[in-house]
Amino acid sequence: MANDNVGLSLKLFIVLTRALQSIKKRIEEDIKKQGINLTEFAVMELLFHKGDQPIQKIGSKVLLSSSSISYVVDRLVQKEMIRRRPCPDDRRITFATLTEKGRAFMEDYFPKHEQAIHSILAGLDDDEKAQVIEHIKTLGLHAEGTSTDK
Amino acid sequence: MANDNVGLSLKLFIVLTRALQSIKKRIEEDIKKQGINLTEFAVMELLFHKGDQPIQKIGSKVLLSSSSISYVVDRLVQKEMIRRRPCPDDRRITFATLTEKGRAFMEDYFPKHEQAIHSILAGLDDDEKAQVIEHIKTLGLHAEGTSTDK
DNA sequence: TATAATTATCTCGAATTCGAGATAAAAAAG
DNA sequence: CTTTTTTATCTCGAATTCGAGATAATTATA
Repeated sequence: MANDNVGLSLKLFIVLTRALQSIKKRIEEDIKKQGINLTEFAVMELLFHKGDQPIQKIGSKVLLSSSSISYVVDRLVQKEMIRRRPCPDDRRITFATLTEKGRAFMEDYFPKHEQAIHSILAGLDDDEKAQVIEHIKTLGLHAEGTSTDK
Repeated sequence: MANDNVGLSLKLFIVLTRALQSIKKRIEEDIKKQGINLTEFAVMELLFHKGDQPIQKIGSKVLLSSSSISYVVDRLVQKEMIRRRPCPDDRRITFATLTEKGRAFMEDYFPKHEQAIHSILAGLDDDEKAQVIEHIKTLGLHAEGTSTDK
């Protein structure tokens, strides 16, 4: 269980970066045909599966800064996919809510999206995917834990 | 060797996206202290290890569009890390070349960079990394091959 | 050789994201 | 009940990347 091959780590980083770039590109191609991008889709998916969310909570879920979410929400509102709904109890909070159009879109498109990802990731079988998921999770958690303060 | 778990594919995509985001963030933190970013570093590393390169070739190696490389090269020239050198044989071509400052920087910093990545990726041992590399390569290649034209 | 096609680089404007700071509201502290 | 702190959202400007198209040089074709 050696762990001293520095070059191997570099290679892993490069391979991950390139593969994910390819994967993302394919997935985004698919979504862009619908007139939205990956970030916008992620926000809509969150609302679709978890119900209305405070804007701030969306940011932490889809890993965007507060300024970026404002922008994404604006775009989705322009596209009439979601709307802002003020929270009656706490006037600091604004909920994002799918419109009818947004819900209809997700009901139609989400399964297709999932299927597209499945095709794009078909290079591995289920067992291999499960294995990679575990390993990558480990990597991610360790990286999270690694601060600059070594 | 089943391969029909659509949800598993979606999960793999999400796990990959998040882990790589964490990893990149850590690595970039480290490099930014040096006053350059990951893209700029990638360009300098290419020149450092492969020698002078036509600007267009840099783009294909570090996966940037031609317009983006022009911009990155500009920044590195401003920082006096590289310079543009016209090709005498083919006047369409401009080489990017490390300056003395750029070379000195890489000689000092590259080993530290490699070591930093190694620390950040220390969540897995060498065998596991090798395994992940193989799997991710497979994924990437398949994704590359997957066009929209199914 | 003139013409067309290709190649390398750059310019410009748009898209996306971020960080810093503003604003407003709610909660905590005194 | 006033003051301070925290929380949620937004505005603004900067950074980074892209695509489309411009320019210029080279190569291939007629």
